[in-house]
Order: sequence, then structure tokens, then C-alpha cells
Amino acid sequence: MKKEKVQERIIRVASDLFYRQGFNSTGINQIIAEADIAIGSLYNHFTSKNDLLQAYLIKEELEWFKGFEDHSAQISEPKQKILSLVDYRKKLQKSSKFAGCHFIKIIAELGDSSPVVSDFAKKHKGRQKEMIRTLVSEYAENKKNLNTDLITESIFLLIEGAVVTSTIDKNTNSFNAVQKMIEAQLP
Amino acid sequence: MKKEKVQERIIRVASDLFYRQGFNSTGINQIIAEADIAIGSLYNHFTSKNDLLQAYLIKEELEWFKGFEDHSAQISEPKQKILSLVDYRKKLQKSSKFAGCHFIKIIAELGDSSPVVSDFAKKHKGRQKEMIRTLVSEYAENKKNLNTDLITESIFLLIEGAVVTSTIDKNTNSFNAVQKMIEAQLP
DNA sequence: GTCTATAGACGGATAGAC
DNA sequence: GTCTATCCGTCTATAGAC
Repeated sequence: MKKEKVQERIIRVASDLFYRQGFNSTGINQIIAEADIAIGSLYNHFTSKNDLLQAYLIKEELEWFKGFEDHSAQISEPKQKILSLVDYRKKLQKSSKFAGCHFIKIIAELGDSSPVVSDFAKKHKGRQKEMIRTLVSEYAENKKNLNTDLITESIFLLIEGAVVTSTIDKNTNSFNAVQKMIEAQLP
Repeated sequence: MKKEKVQERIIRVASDLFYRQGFNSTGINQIIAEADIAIGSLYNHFTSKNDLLQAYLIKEELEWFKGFEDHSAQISEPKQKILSLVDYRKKLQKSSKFAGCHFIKIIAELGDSSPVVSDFAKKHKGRQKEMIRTLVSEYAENKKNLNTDLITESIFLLIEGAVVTSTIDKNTNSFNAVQKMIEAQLP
């Protein structure tokens, strides 16, 4: 196992705190304390707290897609892969104790105050939706009369709704309805 | 027109700021400046900033249901009333410049740090869902073979997903898919 | 890289005079 | 109700010594 570099440790600790406590509620002092580094060291690697926020978003973006790839590696059939995506989001919610989606959270906290962050979140969600669209299109290839655009959009919205609902309810019930709806829409 | 009392003005200004900027990003000083009152006056009406947060949530809860009542007053047919709910959420998003759902926002910002707030949001979403359930049940009365529980859950999730998606995308496209899905599920 | 010190602004909240 | 002054803490960020 490779030794974790200082910069990586900073990002890991900061990401964890940003996610669990919120960006505004997390101070520089807490980050350096938990990462066990000096403040000078932090500002040697990052120019500002906002710079750390960028690194956080990039890290979560990469991990999200990498995590799904690993989770669904054994599955090739499109419909099963879509159901595996639902299962992936459910798993993420459970392992984070229902902390919610990183990108929905940061947008809720920052609003439009940071165009860079808004843009990043928008593109991230766009990539998620395109991934679903690809899978739905694959599934629809040898079927007929399937409205792939509407199915894509509704699966995407159902999953997003299930994530926010499970964050509020602190359980995974909402994902079950999503799975049933997908079964109904992909006969 | 009745003259707005000081306490009402404080709540109105604070609510607006909490919603647009976020709770943590809104300071007491900004609230008293925009409400044009003295700080002593604020603490005469509210014991703390958290006390103001409670008042904010209660206000938004009441206004949400009152707003929907007004919006759908002319409509009695259940299916049309559900579609009117979608239209209501769309309208709220447009008029707030896509600032999102008050309750999803505050949960995203505070996480589990305030059980009172978490509980309030959970109950609010529960009331929304029960309202949908009532309408779906009414609709299903003289139909057969409709899974009202699943339809209720999926409509609720679709709407929640559409709200967060429209908040990120800054447009109302997502609501169109919801309306089409409802049409499909309520034949 | 480490440490401590500190700037400078702002946070919530309180007290006293009017 | 208004006003000003102030306490005390925390915030991000910088500077200097080792």
C-alpha cells in the first residue's frame, strides 16, 4: 500500500468534513487538526478554502463514476445495469448514514453564489443522465415503441427523488419504489 | 392593508435571506439591517437565531399548503389536481429563480445537527405525500387494478426529483417529464 | 515541511442609556 | 421600541522563526 501523501490526506479529510458538516460549517482549523498538519502546510498545497472545495468536487466526481463501475462490473445486461445503479445509490446512502448527494448538498448550501460550483454540479448530473440514456437506448434497441427520452428522464428523476427522500427519511424505502417503476417501464 | 408588525417583518426578511443565501451564510447584522430594526428589537422578539429558524420553517410550511390551496382552488377532479400540484411546484421554482425546496435546502445545510429541524422537514414531506395519496386514492376509486401505493410513491419521488433537478439546471424541463409520467400512470 | 503569533473581519449575543 | 458600545469567540489568511 502506497503511503498517502500530505495533499491527498488534506483532500480526504476536508472532503469528509465538507460532506458531513457542510462547507460553511467546516473551518480551516478543524481541517488541519484532523489531518494533523500545520496551517502553513495547507496553504502551501491550496491557495484558499475555495481551492479545497474544487478539489473536493473533482474527487467526488471521479469516485462516483469509479464506484459505480466497480459496483456493476459483473453486469452487462442494460436493464440489470440500471437496476444496479439504483442499488449503488442505495448503498452510498446507507454507507454515508443518509448524508445525501454531494452535489445536491453543495448547491443547496451555496446557491448561485459560486458559478464554478453550480456549473460543476450541473455537468455532473448531466453525465449521470447521459449514462442512463445510453443504458436505456441499449435496452430499447431490440424492443419497439419505447420512448427512450421519457424513460431516461423519469428514471433519472425517480433516482434523484429517492436520494433526497432517503436523506430526509433516513431509510431506503424510496429506492424500492424506483426499482418497481423501472421494472414496469422496461418490460 | 394591515400594517406589518415588527415581528412579521423580521420573519419575512430573515426567511428571504435564509432561503436565498442559506442559514449559515446569513448573519444577524444583515437581518437587522435589511429589516431596518435595532438588534435589541430582534432579541426582544426572538431568543436566538435558532428561534428565528423555527419561525422560518413554520412560516414556509403554512405558506406551502396555503399556496397550493389557492393555486388549485378551481380544480376538483383528482387527476387534474395532481397535475396542478406539479404546476404549483414549477411556479414556485420560477418565482424563486430556481432556489429549490426550503426543506431540502435546510436539511442539506444542517444535516443531522438539529433533530428539531430534521424532524420538521420529515413531517412536512410526509404531509405532502399523504396529500398525493389522498388524491390518488380518490382517482382510483372507480378504476380497477391500480396500485395506489406505488403510484403515490412514484409521483412523489418524480416531483421531488424534478424540483432538485430544476434547481441545478435552472429550467423547468424536468416538470414536463413528470406530467407525462402522471398521464401515463393515471389513465 | 514544522511551529506560534496575529492580523482583520465578522459571528451571535448582552448591557445600558434614551 | 431606539441607539451605541462591547464581550468573546471564530473565521480565513498571512508572516516569521525554526
